[in-house]
Amino acid sequence: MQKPSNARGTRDFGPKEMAKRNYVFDIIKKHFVEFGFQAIETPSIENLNTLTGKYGEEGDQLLFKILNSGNYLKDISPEDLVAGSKKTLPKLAEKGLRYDLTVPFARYVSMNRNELAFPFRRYQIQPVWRADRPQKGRYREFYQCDADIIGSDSLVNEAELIALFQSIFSSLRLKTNLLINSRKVLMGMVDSLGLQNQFVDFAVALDKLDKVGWDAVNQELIDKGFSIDQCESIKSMISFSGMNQEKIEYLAVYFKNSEIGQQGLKEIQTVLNLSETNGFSNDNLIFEITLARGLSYYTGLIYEGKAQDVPFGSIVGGGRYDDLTSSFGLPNMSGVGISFGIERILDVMETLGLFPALNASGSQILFTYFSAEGQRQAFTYCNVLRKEGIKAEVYPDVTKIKKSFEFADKKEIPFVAVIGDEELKNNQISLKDMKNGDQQLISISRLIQLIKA
RNA sequence: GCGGUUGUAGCUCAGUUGGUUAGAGUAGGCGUUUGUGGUGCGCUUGGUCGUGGGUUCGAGCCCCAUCAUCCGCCCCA
Repeated sequence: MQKPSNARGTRDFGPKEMAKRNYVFDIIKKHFVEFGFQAIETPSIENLNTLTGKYGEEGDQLLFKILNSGNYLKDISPEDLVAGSKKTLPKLAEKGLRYDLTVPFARYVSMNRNELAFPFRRYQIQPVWRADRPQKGRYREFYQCDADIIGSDSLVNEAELIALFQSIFSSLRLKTNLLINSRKVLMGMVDSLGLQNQFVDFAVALDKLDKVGWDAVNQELIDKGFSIDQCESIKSMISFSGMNQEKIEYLAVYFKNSEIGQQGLKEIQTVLNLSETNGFSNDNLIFEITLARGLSYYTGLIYEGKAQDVPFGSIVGGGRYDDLTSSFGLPNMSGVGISFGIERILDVMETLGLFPALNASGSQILFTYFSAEGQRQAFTYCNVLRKEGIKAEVYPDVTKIKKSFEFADKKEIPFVAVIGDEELKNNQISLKDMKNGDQQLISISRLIQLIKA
């Protein structure tokens, strides 16, 4: 017999974990629907050529590939084997597991462009797979939870996603900060120094700021060819602290000659102004000049949500993209999206103890008995209760009564109904409250009243 | 891809400089007035010591390899 185990980097979710996961999923879903987002699902399996080349070289290596069915070696020649796995792979595997929800969404939009009413709001909550090395909070199978508005470049959409963020976390009672910035502001910064072509180097270095500190970022910029003066200017731009409004005014001075920088500030201003009327306090909405968000496809506003009371990383990310679907033959489709890092949100909520008392037990009441007649009566009563919306189950065997009580205790079923000869005679049951041990002899209609109360 | 940590019962872990038949707690089973759980008491099931080699009269312990695990780095959610 082999020792059972989970495949590397994967987990089972038992009833207790599922209760917590569903609690969070349900709240998020509720607000998605409230904001008019429509659910879609896409297959776990995509054609490999849909996926490859979308995530960079490292991403391609992290794709799970699916071996072709049947004799997958039939088209493989000895020359192929010599040429190595990279050349041979397309002949061995034509399909792969989805790596994120964004690329399948882009495929879906471009395939259904004629049916969809734009701007299209969709949400999608599904697992994705990455052949990454598992670590704390990092798995090979995990859920993503995305909402996007595609086919409109209005800044109202950005403000809508901010309101969505606020309503979800206020429902979850999780205190967060939402940092916003714009790629255009960052471009304005390099623009104002005459370094337009160094934007990527700049963004990559700046993204590490809160992790490694200014000195390390400074060093990285100098290594990339930035001058000491330029670094000083950058430092003075990003080290300004103040209210959102003050930051905008401060940067406006630097961006006098940068059209794109000015545009970025204007967009931030517009979104902040709109958000003032979203019905939330928005004290946690912060224009963060140093927010860069790595090397993704974002072109405009970018977001990052963080939990206030926990030191580690971001739990929400997102932003505006202009060109997500062009690789599927649909150019000029601007959209804005937000992605909730479900697994991390669950971690944070667990750390902070934010879950309410969740009833993971299946049944509210267990029926137990001493004879075949009792069993019959229990079965009947059980089905009566279910019609009343009460979750009920019958203990399956005539055994020592003790066993059924231990069973109820272990499953945290709050009530046990005992049906013996005496109860049968009088059309009653003995109802025991497992919390305090109280027991009373009552009728089935009284029992329904009690449990419903 | 790189560096480190740890693999002993279902779970959490002891196990001395290498020395008889590998232990504990917990969980499970049975019993403790046969119609009553959670706490108690008694008995009890359960392990190729991650896997494969090596050293040795003798290996849970030493050496090599390998797999898994967790923690950093890279990257990401």
